[in-house]
Amino acid sequence: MELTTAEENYLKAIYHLSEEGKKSVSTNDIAASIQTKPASVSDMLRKLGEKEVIQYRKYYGLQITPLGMRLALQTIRKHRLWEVFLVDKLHFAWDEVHEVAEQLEHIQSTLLIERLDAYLNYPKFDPHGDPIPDAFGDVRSRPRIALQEMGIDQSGQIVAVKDSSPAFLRYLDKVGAYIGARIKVLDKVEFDGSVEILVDQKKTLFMSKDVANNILVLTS
Amino acid sequence: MELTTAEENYLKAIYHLSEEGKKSVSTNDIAASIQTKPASVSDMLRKLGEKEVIQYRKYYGLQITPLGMRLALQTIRKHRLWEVFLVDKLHFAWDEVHEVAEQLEHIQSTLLIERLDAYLNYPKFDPHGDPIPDAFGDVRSRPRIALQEMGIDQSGQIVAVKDSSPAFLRYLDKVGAYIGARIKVLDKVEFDGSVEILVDQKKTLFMSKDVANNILVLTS
DNA sequence: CTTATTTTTTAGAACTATCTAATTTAATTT
DNA sequence: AAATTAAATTAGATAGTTCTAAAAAATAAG
Ligand SMILES: [Mn+2]
Ligand SMILES: [Mn+2]
Ligand SMILES: [Mn+2]
Ligand SMILES: [Mn+2]
Repeated sequence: MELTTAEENYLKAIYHLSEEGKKSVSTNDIAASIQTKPASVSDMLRKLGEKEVIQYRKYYGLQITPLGMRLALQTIRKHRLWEVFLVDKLHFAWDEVHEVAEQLEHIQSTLLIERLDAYLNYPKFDPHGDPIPDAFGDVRSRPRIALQEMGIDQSGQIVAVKDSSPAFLRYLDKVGAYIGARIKVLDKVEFDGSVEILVDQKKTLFMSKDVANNILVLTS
Repeated sequence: MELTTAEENYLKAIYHLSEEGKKSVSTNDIAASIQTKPASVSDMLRKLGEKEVIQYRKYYGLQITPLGMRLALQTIRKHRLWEVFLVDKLHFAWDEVHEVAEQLEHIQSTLLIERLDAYLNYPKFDPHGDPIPDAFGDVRSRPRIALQEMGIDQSGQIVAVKDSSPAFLRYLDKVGAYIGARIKVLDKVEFDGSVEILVDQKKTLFMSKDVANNILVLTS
């Protein structure tokens, strides 16, 4: 059973929204996340239901099936492997890869993706710190929390970003926050939720609640 | 002005047929070369005419415009660079690349193709010996003739293949004919056009007219 | 427990790409 | 030059994706 490019994009969006812990994924959420209209989503949900990658009862909601999960993870695997390729081999900046990977993820060739994986030395994480599912769709995810949720004096390591938009990533580049950086929370401002951190025991950094919410940390 | 994937495929086919020296490219030729029906071709020719990548008068024929030429060469450049990537970096066999490159050539990103070119060290030829146009669409093509057209005792070097089908390429692998091989024509059979050649001054090889017609040689 | 609001779905249209069958035009034969 | 054959185009359908506007269903408010 083959999915079209559009179907793969919808399914991926549904998978991501499901993972965000939301009780259920709404038509409007999907529409917002892939910049389309709710009417188009309703139509696609019916189709995805027929293809049995989701279980769908109209007006009631949906749930990904095991098959849908497997297919979504395959697409995510391809997306993230291509991102690694673009950064590691073609020297793209981490804020330049998403749009291209969005296209490359739809190339159909099992051989290609296996060879790419080997060529990149079986990477476990993409340039944004997100885990790369293996060929069977298994993902080993690390326990990670938003920087915003850390307490004063708590230490950890930046392992991923929640937001992969160029604007956010370039901001992080500018202030010197990067994946792998060791950090410690020096202060938190009650009033606006902003945070002051120490990066690599050298540099202090102030960041808004918004920013701190989009940085994921492995605490130590 | 952007072309769709289908439009790029048609334009590429038209370009290739034009290059084959045919006086003019027929609707049926195009249909045959991209496995589609003449009716679909007529429809697409009208659209390509409107987009001014070809000049088209119905029932009379068509001609690629300079714009169409430029766009076709861009797609061909991408196709061939990806083929080099697949063979050189991902260790695909030369008969395994075409189908995947057929997809990859449609990825839209100028940065990607520039970086890929640099990463591959600005290759001049693809795995089948076909020249890779530069970023401006310039192709430097070598004077080459079909092995079938060589005379007895004439020497040369295999530089390309006309047919890139897996069946043909695997046959060449099997008998030990490869791009770069130095050859000399030992005998030609009048009756059926078959040829006997010496490869790398070591090995003699018999091949049918059909095979000899699809091997391109740079004579010395 | 009605009424209002929000969410979701359907109806109808547009655009792309493709096909089969019918028609039109061009090229060949007699 | 008329008749036949071949090539090319048009007509009409189907399938996929997306949109706007309208309708229906579910949820929230009074
Ligand atoms: Mn995509
Ligand atoms: Mn990523
Ligand atoms: Mn193609
Ligand atoms: Mn090639």
